[in-house]
Amino acid sequence: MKEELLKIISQTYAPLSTACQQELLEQMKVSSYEKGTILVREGQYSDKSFFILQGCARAFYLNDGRDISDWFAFENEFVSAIVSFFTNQPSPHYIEVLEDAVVIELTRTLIDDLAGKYHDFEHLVRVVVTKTMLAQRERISSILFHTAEERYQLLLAIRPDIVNRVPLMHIASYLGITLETLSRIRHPKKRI
Amino acid sequence: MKEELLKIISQTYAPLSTACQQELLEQMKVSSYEKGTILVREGQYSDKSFFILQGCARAFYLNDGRDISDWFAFENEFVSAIVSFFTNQPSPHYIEVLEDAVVIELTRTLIDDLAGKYHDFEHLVRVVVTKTMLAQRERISSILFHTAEERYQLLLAIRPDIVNRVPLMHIASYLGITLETLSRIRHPKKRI
DNA sequence: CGCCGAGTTGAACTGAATCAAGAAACGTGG
DNA sequence: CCACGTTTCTTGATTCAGTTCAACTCGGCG
Repeated sequence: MKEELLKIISQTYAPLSTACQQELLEQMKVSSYEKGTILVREGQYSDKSFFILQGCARAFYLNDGRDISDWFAFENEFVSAIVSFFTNQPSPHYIEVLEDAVVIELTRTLIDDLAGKYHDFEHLVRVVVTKTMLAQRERISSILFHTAEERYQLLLAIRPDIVNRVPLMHIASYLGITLETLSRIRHPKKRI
Repeated sequence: MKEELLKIISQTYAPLSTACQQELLEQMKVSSYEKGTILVREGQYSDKSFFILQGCARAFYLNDGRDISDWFAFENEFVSAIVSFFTNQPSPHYIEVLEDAVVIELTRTLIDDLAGKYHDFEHLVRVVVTKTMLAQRERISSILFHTAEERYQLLLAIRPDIVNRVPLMHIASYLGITLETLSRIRHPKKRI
């Protein structure tokens, strides 16, 4: 299982030296959470990054009562209260477990320690952040250039299983549309 | 001038060791470009990142004839054909010089070399990418949560001088609105 | 069962886009 | 330094994609 994990990290992101792998395995903490668990609440300082081994989770805003999803993480992906984690401010995000999950919890202290100690871990962090940055950019151009329907189809192309794992209301808010609009997209009226 | 530059990089992003500074200064190339110069065109492979010493530039899309700005860079900021630079694909972006500019050009090869050789340069890259990632995230929530007018006011709060340095049409497309809408925001009608 | 959250459907509304026509500002050459 | 063409910006009328509000359906589960 630990070998499996290191293999995935190495393949998906970047390889680590043996010494670094060793220390990572020693220091990291694996936790299990039930569906519905709130890992981070708005206003909290969160210095943790979660790597999903099983299950899925989302980051979302509560913007005057509106629940708006900002990020989904499935197996072998990261999720964190990104603002709080990187800028050490109170989190605007909540993080919620959407399916019973097994996760690795990495604190910022651990990440910074390992990144300071091991050049290849610093590189790994760079790669993870770069991927996240490119995903955000993709989302921006998706919102600016595509209609609600096109965005839904693009999401389906990338993540066909999302509709079976995540309630439609979360998908809608992630796409920047209302649940009603998503419902209409999924059940188009016959043309006149 | 070179000392000045290293001081800015160190203060704005992350400090570099003397050896690394040395090699960076030796390897980097400084260029000047006139207003209107296109540094990168859509479809090109661009492996350069530009650090603006003087002037400003923008990255933009030509999406079926529509010119849509995606990123502005002013003094002491980076701009690159982000997709091509990071994923080695043909660039969807153009890059245009908006004011006569002096820039440092860093190739991906140089950056990867320095990052592989110097742990602190790898860290610097991580910091730059992290800042970019957070800026993208901010832009997403700006688009999702705020009206056209609020987005314009937010941009003004961050970059008051942008209206004097960049044509309104570029600002409008960056905000995800049309030039006409921006004009109306700037010249509100008296209420009835 | 009966309730409750999730999703669907309909009708009216709205912020911003689009289309169209000018006005201002800009710069370039005579 | 002015005339003329080009680019940038403003203003108005109309349209539209998506929201809002509201009522209803479905499916699971205590």
